[in-house]
Amino acid sequence: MRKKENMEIIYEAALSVFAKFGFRKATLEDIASRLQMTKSNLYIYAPSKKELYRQTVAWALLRWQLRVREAVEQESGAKEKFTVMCFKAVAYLAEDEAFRQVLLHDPDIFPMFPVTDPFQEINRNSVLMIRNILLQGIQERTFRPVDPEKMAEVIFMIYKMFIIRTYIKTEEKQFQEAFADTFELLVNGLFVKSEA
Amino acid sequence: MRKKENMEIIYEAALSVFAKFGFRKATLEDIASRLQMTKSNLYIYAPSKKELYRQTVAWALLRWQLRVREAVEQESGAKEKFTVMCFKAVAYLAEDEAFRQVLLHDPDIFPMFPVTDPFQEINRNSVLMIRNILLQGIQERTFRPVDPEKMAEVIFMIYKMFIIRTYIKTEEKQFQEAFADTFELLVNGLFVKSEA
DNA sequence: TTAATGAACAAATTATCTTTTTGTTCATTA
DNA sequence: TAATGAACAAAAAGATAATTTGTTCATTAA
Repeated sequence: MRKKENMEIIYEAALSVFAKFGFRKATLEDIASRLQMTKSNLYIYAPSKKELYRQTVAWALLRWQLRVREAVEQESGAKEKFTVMCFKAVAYLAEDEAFRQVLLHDPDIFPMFPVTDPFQEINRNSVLMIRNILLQGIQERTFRPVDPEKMAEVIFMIYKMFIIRTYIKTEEKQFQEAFADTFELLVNGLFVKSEA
Repeated sequence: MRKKENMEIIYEAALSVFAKFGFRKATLEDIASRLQMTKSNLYIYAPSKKELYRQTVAWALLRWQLRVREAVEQESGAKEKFTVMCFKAVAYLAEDEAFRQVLLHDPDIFPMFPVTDPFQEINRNSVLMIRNILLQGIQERTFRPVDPEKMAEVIFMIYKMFIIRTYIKTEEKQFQEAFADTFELLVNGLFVKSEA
């Protein structure tokens, strides 16, 4: 097996094992046997169990981010981009069951209140994507002239709140409603617009 | 010491001990000695350590809720009530350091995503207060005609998000800014108002 | 009659040690 | 270069004893 070419296969196997047992209970034996190799051979692909975990999670996070980005880039207007981003990000997790389980086992991966975010670099890119959509919307005059940096942070926080609720709550339906309602509140605001 | 009259003194002492050590490390001995009594005498006031904890926390939660309610009732307009509610609730915790520490030790008291909320009854009243303000605002036509029940839940969730951030984040200043910005976003929305 | 105490007991926590499992290294092989 | 199995170190799980702490209760003080 060529190393670089087949990292995907390794990550896929690792992800399902970590999904099933969580980091602590998952063993290198579990992962190796699923790949029909010995655990010592896993050290060709990662220097330690912890690193294998970190790399696997980073790989899954990036895949998620990519899917959202692809969906956003198919839209042209800022309003549409913002809407697609919000709904696609949430909808994706319903399709990636293994990753959802991993997030459930380890809430520190995508923390509501990051003290030290282990995937800071990846999440920073998500904030940047939001910021760019805000900038476009402000330029288009379809968004109010908010502070793009600050508001990107705040929106990312609210967005995370819903993501986390998605995979903690079991009742999907009730959540879907709440999400649509919150989206509506966020874009239209609570107060009636003062006629200018 | 008369029982009913002096529950406050018991709760105050219990709160500071639980604040210092958390439920697990706090002992009845710690609490009793602070009150200059023996631990066995604490059983006059509460049937178990767990119950004493529960009652103490409920007492502190209600005190917090009361302060916010009092501040809100001094306003007459829905906009003002909503604003005061949001800022008072957050500002209060800066004054109740002991309770803040207890919340820090035990995030389940005021959970971001309650599976089974141990203080459901108390929190339901907070949601009701928000709902009533929404109803008033909609009637006054200063708020858009949102669904009061659903939106009260959503706003309570966002509000909790900030409360939790208040006592987890150490940097107060950075938080204050984010809170004001989020409040602004929430009431005015992201999108420009379509001229009707 | 209510609040408080200290002694006695039960339950939970901590500490210590042993056993087992699992992560990591390395010399060797395909 | 990728893979293996044997060897070793580190961590986890189990078992047991020692200690602390929660709870009960008969008795005393206000």
